[in-house]
Amino acid sequence: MKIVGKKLEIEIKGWVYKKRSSGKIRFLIIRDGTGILQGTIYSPKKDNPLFKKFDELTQESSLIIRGLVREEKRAPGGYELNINDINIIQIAEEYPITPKEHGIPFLMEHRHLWLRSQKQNAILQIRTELIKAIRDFFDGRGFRNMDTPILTPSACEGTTTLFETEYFGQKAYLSQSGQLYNEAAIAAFGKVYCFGPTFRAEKSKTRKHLIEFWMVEPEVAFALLDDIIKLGEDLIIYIIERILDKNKKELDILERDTKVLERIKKPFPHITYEKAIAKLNEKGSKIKWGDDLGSPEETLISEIFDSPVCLTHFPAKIKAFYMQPDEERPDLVLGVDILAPEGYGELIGGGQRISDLALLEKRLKEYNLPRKAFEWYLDLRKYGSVPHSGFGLGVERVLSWICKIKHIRETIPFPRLLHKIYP
RNA sequence: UCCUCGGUAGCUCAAUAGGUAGAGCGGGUGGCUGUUAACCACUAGGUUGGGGGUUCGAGUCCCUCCCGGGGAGCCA
Repeated sequence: MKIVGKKLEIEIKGWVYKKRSSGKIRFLIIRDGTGILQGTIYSPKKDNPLFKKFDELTQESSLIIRGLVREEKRAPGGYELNINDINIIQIAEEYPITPKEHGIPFLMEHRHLWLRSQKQNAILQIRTELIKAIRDFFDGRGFRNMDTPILTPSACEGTTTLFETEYFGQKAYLSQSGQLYNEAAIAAFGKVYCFGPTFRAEKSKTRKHLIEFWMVEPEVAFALLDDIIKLGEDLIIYIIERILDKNKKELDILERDTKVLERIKKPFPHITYEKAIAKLNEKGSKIKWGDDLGSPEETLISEIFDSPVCLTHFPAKIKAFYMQPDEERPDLVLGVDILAPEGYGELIGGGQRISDLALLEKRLKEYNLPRKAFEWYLDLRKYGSVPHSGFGLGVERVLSWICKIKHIRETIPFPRLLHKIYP
């Protein structure tokens, strides 16, 4: 809702957000999908026909109103509409979501209506800007967009649980990553990214996990670990700057302290896995070299800094089969996890990929993966293999952190959660 | 999957020790000086998640199932 000039007659098509009345004056707050505006009807006569229409209106009734806009300090937003005409489209039935407090189970059951509330609207407004920023970032740097398949014949990484489906009598799985396909595409296009939904059938039930989420995955030929870390840092900075610029109003509705975001500068602090383990032990954690960092450990590390942190050089055995080993320390791999501040978890996971055919073949065996399914992937190491790197960034993780939302379920219009697929 | 907490009116919650199920909001009706989660009065609204058990008597105790919140592992 945009208002220009001091006095002008406008028409608003929307829904009743709230209403109040008091003797000779009625207040009607309406929303049109872009914002809210307060309208008033004043009349000394009780039988004013507009009063009658106003009285019929219920919360979320749809309507078209016309009136004169003017500045009004007492109104929310600083502007107010003198209503001249109300055209009722539909009188809404008793609306379940009242202006009072509601519990999470109730709101989740009514997610289709919850989307209309101001806070949810603000989060999803930022989401669309975030997605646009991601595309602009990669498009502006000469990346080609590859739409990798959602139906896949086998596991990309082989470790996590996949959703199984049927594909003309053959088993198929919903994609958990487009990375392997991107690795094929870079030999054709140099720099690519895929951006789409990702499915993980893990039985995870935390504020950081969705069963279905959106991920952007860039992959770059000839890029080494350091190159891809820089790309990740640039991307995160770009996203933050864009949202601070375009979504002031929404961040304000969410009461997000933007100073924390404004302070973030690149390069982010870097810390190796080994140093992280030492730091954690100092802080009293019982984690041992070779253990993967759990959620409490990730939070501890992220709390040391007030910026995202790049964690690098992990033990090979806790990472995926395709990770490139460090030349000097073959027990470590050239991987990177970028952890969000404030305990929001992993924003980015990626690294340098194995480019040597023999080593990749060895790793497939060690990880017990069926060679047949990976023949095409091995081919990439036969015909002009190059060092290359890439990462995946989870849209909802970044959004939860930027908005400082308690739970990731509010960062996607219709979240898919463990055992929950309604609505 | 495991640990933990919970399920009472449309919603958010209360109900001493096992003893007649209640409030606020929302709905309806009426009132009201420009209200900001407006306010005031009146009013309707219940198989206390399902099943079983103990008891003279169960929202309350026991068993069991279902559903949900929070956390863990795994990950982005």
